[in-house]
Amino acid sequence: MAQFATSPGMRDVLPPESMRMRAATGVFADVVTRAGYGEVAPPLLEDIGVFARLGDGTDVVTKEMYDFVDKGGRHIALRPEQTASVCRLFVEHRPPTPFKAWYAGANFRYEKPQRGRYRQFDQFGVEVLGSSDPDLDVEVIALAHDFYRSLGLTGVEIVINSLGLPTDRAAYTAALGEFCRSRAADLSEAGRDTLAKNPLRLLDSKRSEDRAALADAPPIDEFWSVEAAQHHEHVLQGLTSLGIEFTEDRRLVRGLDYYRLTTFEFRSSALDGAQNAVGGGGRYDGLVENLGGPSTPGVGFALGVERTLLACDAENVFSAPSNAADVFIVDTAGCGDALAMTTELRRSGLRCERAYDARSMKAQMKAADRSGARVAIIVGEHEAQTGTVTIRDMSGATDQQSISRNEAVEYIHRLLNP
RNA sequence: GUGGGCGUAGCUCAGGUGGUUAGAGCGUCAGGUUGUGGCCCUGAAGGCCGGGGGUUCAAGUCCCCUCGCUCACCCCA
Repeated sequence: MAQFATSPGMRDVLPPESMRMRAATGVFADVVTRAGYGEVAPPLLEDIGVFARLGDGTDVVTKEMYDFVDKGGRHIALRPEQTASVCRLFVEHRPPTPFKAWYAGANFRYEKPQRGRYRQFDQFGVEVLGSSDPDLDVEVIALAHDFYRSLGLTGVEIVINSLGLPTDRAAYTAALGEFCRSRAADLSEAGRDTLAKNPLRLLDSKRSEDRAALADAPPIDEFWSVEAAQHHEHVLQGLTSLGIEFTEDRRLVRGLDYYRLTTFEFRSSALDGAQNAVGGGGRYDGLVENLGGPSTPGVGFALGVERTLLACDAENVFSAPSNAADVFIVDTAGCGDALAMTTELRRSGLRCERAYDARSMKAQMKAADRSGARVAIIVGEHEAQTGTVTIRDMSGATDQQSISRNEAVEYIHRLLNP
């Protein structure tokens, strides 16, 4: 057993999974770039104050943040998510609005690890700052939808709700709190804690006592203002007009305090268990203002990369891209051709592999087979002496043949790209 | 953070009631084929049996602690 292993909740990513993550990033970048989003890359570390604005009733801020004091005495945190970072970035640089940004990167939360829940995890996300147009709510949901579809996922369902305007949300929270306190005796002990901290969270509790106690809790839509109801209706109609299916869930509240109006979540039906939310987002306000900027509306989402790829596993789609070589150089002559020809072929644009350590021809041929190369170029004593190479079709469909060393690269190109 | 399950070669796993040098398949390496992969055959390397302590003549096996993974709660991506 190794003396050192990854710290809990951290993981190493090796091929082929690493290639798959890179490919997924490429797919996401394509989808959002076509929609006019520009990539932003805020630092992994921010002043802890940036994240304190996410809400002091949330575990993400109160319990799960990795933070430390740096050598200059600044209180620093590893980002638990990127929305706040993008808002800080917006305030600092004041780009023209609407500011449409996308990102891909690591986040950190000190939680008990579980499958699909890591302490360092990657998210893809978009944020749009500076517009309250409900078409943007529809746009970002459609982008996530298109991304999942591009991966080949078919089992991702969209769940949507509205928390109303901040005043609606506050009124509802108060009413819900009152209702829950009247049923406090029926709640679980943990449920009573949740009630004291953040009554809204009780709505999506999975504890059976809490579910029963809340069965006839007042629904949030009774507290929507006219403006909130209209916004919500506009969003639903937009999704419907695009043929995007969704389900409404009045109990979807989501964790972070900054949400208002539209909230949504993406759930994979292929993933069982509690970690089936592969993405989520919504509209938020107050965040930019809280960070010292002007009053600015925002909407966005974040998708969990690891969970999304778990969903791909479950649906058996989006496997890792091939890293098979095009050509493999077998050199038993030790004449330097392995070094020269691999370099030549690579510079010419082909994927070219070779063996090392002067292994036997048999061993090199095995390596050639494993590399997935369609063609092996063999340089042995005979070839080295005659200035030729032997071209072997690894599929065995055609006989191997001898050609001049000087023509080898061009020949291979013609062979592979007829 | 709370509770349940599980930790044996690189991987997937066997190892009744404690009892000699801890096994298999896959993978790796070498050979069978002194210039040729896949299939087949032979062999080899590779194990602080997660770690520590205890019980015992004797512990992979029993007990305690600890670490890790995992599932649920919680949280959320």
